[in-house]
Amino acid sequence: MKKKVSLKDIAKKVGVSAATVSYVLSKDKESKVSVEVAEKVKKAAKELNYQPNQIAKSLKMGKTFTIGLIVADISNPFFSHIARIIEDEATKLNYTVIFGSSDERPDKSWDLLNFLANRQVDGFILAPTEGSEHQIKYLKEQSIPFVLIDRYFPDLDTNYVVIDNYQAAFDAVIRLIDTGHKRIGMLAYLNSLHHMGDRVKGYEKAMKKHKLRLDSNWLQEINFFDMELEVKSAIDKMLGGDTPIDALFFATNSLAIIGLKYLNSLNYKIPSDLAIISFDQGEAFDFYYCPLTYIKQPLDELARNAVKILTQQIESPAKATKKVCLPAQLVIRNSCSK
Amino acid sequence: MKKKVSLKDIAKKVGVSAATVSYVLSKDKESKVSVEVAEKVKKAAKELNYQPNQIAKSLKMGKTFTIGLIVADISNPFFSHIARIIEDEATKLNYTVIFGSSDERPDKSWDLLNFLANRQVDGFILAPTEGSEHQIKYLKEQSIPFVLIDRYFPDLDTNYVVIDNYQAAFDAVIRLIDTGHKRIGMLAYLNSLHHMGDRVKGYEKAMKKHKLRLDSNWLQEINFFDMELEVKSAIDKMLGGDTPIDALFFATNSLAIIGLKYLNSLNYKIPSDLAIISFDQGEAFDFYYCPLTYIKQPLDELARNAVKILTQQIESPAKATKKVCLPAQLVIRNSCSK
DNA sequence: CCCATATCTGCAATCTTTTGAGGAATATAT
DNA sequence: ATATATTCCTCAAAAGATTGCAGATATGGG
Repeated sequence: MKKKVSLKDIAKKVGVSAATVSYVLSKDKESKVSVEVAEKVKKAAKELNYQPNQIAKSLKMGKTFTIGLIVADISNPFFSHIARIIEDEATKLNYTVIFGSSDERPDKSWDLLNFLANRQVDGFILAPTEGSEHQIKYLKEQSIPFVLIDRYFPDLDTNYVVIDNYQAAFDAVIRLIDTGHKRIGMLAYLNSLHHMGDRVKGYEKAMKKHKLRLDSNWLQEINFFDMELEVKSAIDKMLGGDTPIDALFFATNSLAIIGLKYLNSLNYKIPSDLAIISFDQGEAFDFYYCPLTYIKQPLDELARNAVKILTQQIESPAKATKKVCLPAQLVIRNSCSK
Repeated sequence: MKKKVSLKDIAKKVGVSAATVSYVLSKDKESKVSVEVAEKVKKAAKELNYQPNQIAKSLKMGKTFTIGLIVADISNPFFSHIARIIEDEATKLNYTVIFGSSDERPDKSWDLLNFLANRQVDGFILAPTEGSEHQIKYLKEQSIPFVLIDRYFPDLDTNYVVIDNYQAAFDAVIRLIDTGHKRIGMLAYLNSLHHMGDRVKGYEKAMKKHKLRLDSNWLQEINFFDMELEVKSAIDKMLGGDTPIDALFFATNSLAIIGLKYLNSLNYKIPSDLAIISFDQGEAFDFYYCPLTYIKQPLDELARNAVKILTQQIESPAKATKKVCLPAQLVIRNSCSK
């Protein structure tokens, strides 16, 4: 790789010290240097196509202008959409984004955290995995700025930006009830993350409010790491037995995609045989023969808030944590109707 | 942010010099230090939870173990899938990935290039935009290692990993012809990028081979920056007139998604009214009421090759450029049948 | 003519890590 | 006892940019 030009090269060319060049090039200090010298320096910098070495600057300043982004999987549209908005917001503020995918595994998440921390990222935006509370505590202890997105730990006092999962799920199930369904199933993940718990609670609350019986087979919780198989057997359970469901609420887009493919293979017709609502948007949902009613998360606002809170935190370490809970929107289409 | 522990802190604690600590912690030099001291250092390092400052290391070594990834849009599933594989491969080799989205605009691409170059990335993996040849030349001049993916410039001698777009398009159109279609339209982007040109050539060649007339309305080239509107009017042209098409070949997934939504709104039935084949895979295509026949690109191999070539280039600057062209696969489903 | 003041520029330390050169102490050979 | 080799560790420079402080020059007033 060709050697890059440094301050020294400019200094040599103009015949001043590297310090002077630095003063000139860090604009606001212009008063310290005579106009003539400043001009010469700027000219030389342009001629040599000087590009400051950010690594050196970072080392000296103790700041890298880099954000570490840790999500479950960057190839999941939900996260890649978020990543894109974070990128745009970060760029506006002169930050770059380094990313990593945890695959919902706390060990990977921990490795990533350390890997990126060693690279001196200024802060993190992360969607924490189940069982990563100690990692979050560690960040707090180290006073490394961070913002949680999508999920959070209610017992931990941290910055976070999430959506109101309870209300969103509640609204969705109410919609299913309002369209005349009574035996409503829900497919969720089997984990202790609070956002998932809220979605389940919203479902249960809506059922209870309308005094609908809740069959034990109707709420099926799936192991994330064996999704394909478990979704199928869960759906079998919901549809079998004495009280088969007449509506199904999917807690995530991944569950919906696998589930709907399976329902297709069973020749179930949506919405006549089964009404459907799912969390999360996606091209796939638009394309389904029966466009899905879904819960649209405000991804833009979520990501924008996260970047704002993080960069503020980085630039002026605040005392109080910021907790943002955004409303989601139920987009009504054909998959649940009277 | 709490001050991190440095070599000096360990040195002070153990009572040796920072240099010694460095020797101990860079394993392979263990022979230079006595076992007792080495043990003490390691113990202290563990106790203090020492994490080496990669920024300082990078500055000294002139190497950051960072790859800059520039794609059109990280939220496009095509690129986010690639990003994920690149991430995994890079992690195995101890590299991190910084990414940026160019939105197909050369000015943004140029900004990103400089931004990341100043951060001393060791090399780039990029999907170049139209009109960015000078940027590629610049990278060559600067001897900054890089690999082009998805697209390349035939006039420039560079590393690249692409697929055989000509053959893929040819195969797709032949399939449409074999299933009894004669008036085949193609929707492509209007740009000078070679990969798009190849797709069009594959289409034309297949038509010519079967001596099919090519109506001037059948090949429609769309301005990327006004996709929504132009796709609609292009489809109108293809379907109107004396010789409406009976099959349509989409050159990218974005075109297909917009196009199919429009066709739905016109109440065209696939495949009876119109047979369809599209480039690129996607959940959406699986979900379409008539599962689409599509050209499956070998994204894994593409990304893996790119990382391998790039890191080899970084670690031992080679003379010869590496050019990889991978075959794509036509996945046949219901959207084109006899 | 000298000192005070203002204006400009350079020195040197600093951030953390790496590494060649060399010093000090011990062990082996003559 | 001296010369040589070996072992173990430290010194100091280097990477590139930043910045407080000091030094240099010039201007003006007394």
